[in-house]
Amino acid sequence: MLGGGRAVLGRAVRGGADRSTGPPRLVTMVAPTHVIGPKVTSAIEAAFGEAVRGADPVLRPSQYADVQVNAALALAKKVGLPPREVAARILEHLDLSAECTDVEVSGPGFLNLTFSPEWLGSLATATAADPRLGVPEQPRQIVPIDYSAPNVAKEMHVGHLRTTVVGDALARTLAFLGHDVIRQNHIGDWGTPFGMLIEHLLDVGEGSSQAGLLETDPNAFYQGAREKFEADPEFATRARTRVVSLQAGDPDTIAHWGTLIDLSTAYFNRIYGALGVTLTDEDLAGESMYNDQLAGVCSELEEKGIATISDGALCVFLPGYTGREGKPVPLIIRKSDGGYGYGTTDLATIRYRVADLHADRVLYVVGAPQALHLNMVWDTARAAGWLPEDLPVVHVRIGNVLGSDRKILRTRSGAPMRLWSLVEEAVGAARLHIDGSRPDLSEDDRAEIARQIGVGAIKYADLSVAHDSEYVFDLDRMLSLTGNTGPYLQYAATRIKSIFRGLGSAPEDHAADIVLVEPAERELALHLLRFGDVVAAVGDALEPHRLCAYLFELAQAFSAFYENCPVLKADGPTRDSRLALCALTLSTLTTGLDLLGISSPDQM
RNA sequence: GCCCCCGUAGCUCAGGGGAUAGAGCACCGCCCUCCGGAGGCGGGAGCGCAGGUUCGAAUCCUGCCGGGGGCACCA
Repeated sequence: MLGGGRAVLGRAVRGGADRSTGPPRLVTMVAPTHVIGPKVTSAIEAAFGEAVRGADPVLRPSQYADVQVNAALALAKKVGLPPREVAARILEHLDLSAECTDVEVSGPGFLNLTFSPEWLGSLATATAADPRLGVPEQPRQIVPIDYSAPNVAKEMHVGHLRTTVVGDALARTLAFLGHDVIRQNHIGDWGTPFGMLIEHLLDVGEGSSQAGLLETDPNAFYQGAREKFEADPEFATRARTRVVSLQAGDPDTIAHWGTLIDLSTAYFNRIYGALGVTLTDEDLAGESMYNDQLAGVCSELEEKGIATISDGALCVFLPGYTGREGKPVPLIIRKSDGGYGYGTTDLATIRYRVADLHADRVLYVVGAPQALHLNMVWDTARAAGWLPEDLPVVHVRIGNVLGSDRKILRTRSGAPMRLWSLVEEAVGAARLHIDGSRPDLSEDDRAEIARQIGVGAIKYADLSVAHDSEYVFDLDRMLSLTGNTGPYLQYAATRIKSIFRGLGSAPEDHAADIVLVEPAERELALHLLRFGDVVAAVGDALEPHRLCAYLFELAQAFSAFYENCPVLKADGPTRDSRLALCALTLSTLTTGLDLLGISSPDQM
C-alpha cells in the first residue's frame, strides 16, 4: 500500500450515521410544515403557558391526513392531563382556518391536519417561482470536506468510487444550502514506496509507454516497480537511497516525484471527468502538503507532554484506547526510524483545516474501518488545543461495496475490481439498451446518453443506500428502468422534457397558477413542497440516500398524476396549471439529481 | 481478549420514541392498452433472541446469539 491516501481498507463496518443537528435555517415560507410548526408551538404556549415555551410541535407524516401533530402525547405527562384532552386544548388555541380544511383530534391524542387545496396551490405556485425551489439558504459555514483521496500510482477501486461519489454529493448539497465548501482531496502522494516508483520511472523513461501506464493502468506500473524491487537487490538499494533524497528535498528527485504526481493526477482527472465529479487540481491537498509541519507537530506534542517515546517511537496514548490484552493503543506520530506516518499528517491536516481554513465543521468521507484512527487523531488534536471541543468533526463512514457472494467486490481472478472497467461495463450495458430502443438517434447522441445513464446508474446505486451500509453491487439491477434506480429517475425527467419539446417551448415559459383538484395533483404538490426540507435534512444528517428516496417517490407521484390527469388534452386554466406542475416536477427532479451529481439526459 | 458497527419480507434496501412496520425487485390474480416505453388495484410473507425504560420501542438501555471490522511503527 502506498503512503498516504485514505484507501478503503478491509471490510466495512455497518455504522449508525454520525449526526449533526446542523445550524438554524433561514426559512423560506413555502413548506407547509414551516408555517404550521410555529403556529402549533404558539398554540401550545397559549394553552399551557411558560412551562412549555418553545415546545416541539412534533409534526410527522401521517397515513390518515396530510400531517399529524404528535405534541400532545409527549406533553400529557408534563401538564398532567390525558393526551386527548391536551390535544383538544391545543386545538382551542390553534387557528388554521387559512391553511386547513380539517383539523381533528384522533386516536390517543394526535391532531390530524388536512390542508386546503387553495393553500397548497398557492404554496406550489410560489415554489415554482422560487429559483431555489424552496430549499433554504442556511447561515454560511466553512466546511472542508475530505473525500476521494486516491493513491498516486494506484488504480482507484470501488471503495474510492463510493467515497468519491458520496463526498461529491455532499459537497454539492452543502454548497447549494449556502455553505462555503472546501474540497480536500487528500491524495496519497508521499511515503517510502515513492523511492521505488521514482527509480522505476527513471528506468523506463519519462514519456515511455511504460510511464504512460500511470495515466491508463496505474496498477500495472506499480506492479512493475514492485516486482523489480523484490527481484533486484541493486534496484532496491537505489530505491531506498531515493527515498532519502526525496525526504531531504533533493531538487532533482523532487522534480521526478512531481512528474509522477502529474501523471497520476491526469488519471484521477480522467476518472473524475468521466464520472462528472467536481474535484479539480485546485482541490488537491495531499499528504505531501504537510511535510514541513510534521516535525513541528511532534515537537509541540512532546513539549505539551502529550506524546511520549515508547519502543523507540514517539506515541500518543489516550485514555480509553486499549487493544489486545488490554494494552494501550498508541497513535504513532514518529516511527522508531524517525519517519512519519499517517497519524502525523492527519494531525497536521486537522490543525490546518481549523487554523488556516477556519472551518466551522469538518467532514471526512472515509471508509468505515478508519473510525478508530480518526477518533484518535481528533482526540489528540483536542488535547493539543488544535481542535476546539465544540467544533463538529464528522466521519461519514462509507460501507463497502460487495459482490454477489457478499464479499468485497473483486474480479474473477481475485484482484480488486478496477474502477475504469466498472464504468466501461455500465456504459456498455446502457449502450446496448439505448441502441435497441432508440435506433432513430445519432451514433454520437446514443454514445453520450449511454454514458450519462451508465454513470448515473453506478452513482445512484452508491448514493441510494445509507452511506454506512454495505451493499451488493448488481449491474443489472442498477441499470433497470424500473425500481429505485438512476435510470428510472432520468427517464422520468426525459418524459417530462418531451412534453415541452412537443409544445416547442421551455418549461420555464409555463408559469401559471397551480390549482389542485384531482387527488393525484394534490399528492404531487404535497410532495413537491417537501423538497426544501429534504435537502436541508441531507445537509444536516449528511445522508444523500434521503434525497434519493425522495426523488424516487416524487417520480412515482408524478407518474400517478400523469396517468390520472390529462395535461395536453386538458383545456384553459387546468391545462396551464398542470403544465406548471410538470415544469415544477421537472426542475425539482433535475435539481435533485444535480445535487447528487447525476446528469439528466434530454432524451433516452 | 478488548472496542466499534450491523442483524427488518424470498432478494436488495428504507424506516427522525407514536396509530395497522414500508418501497423496489421476484411471485400470484384482476384492471388500464394511455400525452414515449416510467403503469394502477389486490394478495402472501418480516423487526435475531430475552429482559428493561416508557402511556407507547424496529428505534433508547442491558445481556445473549449470529455476521463484519478495528486493535504499535502500511496508509
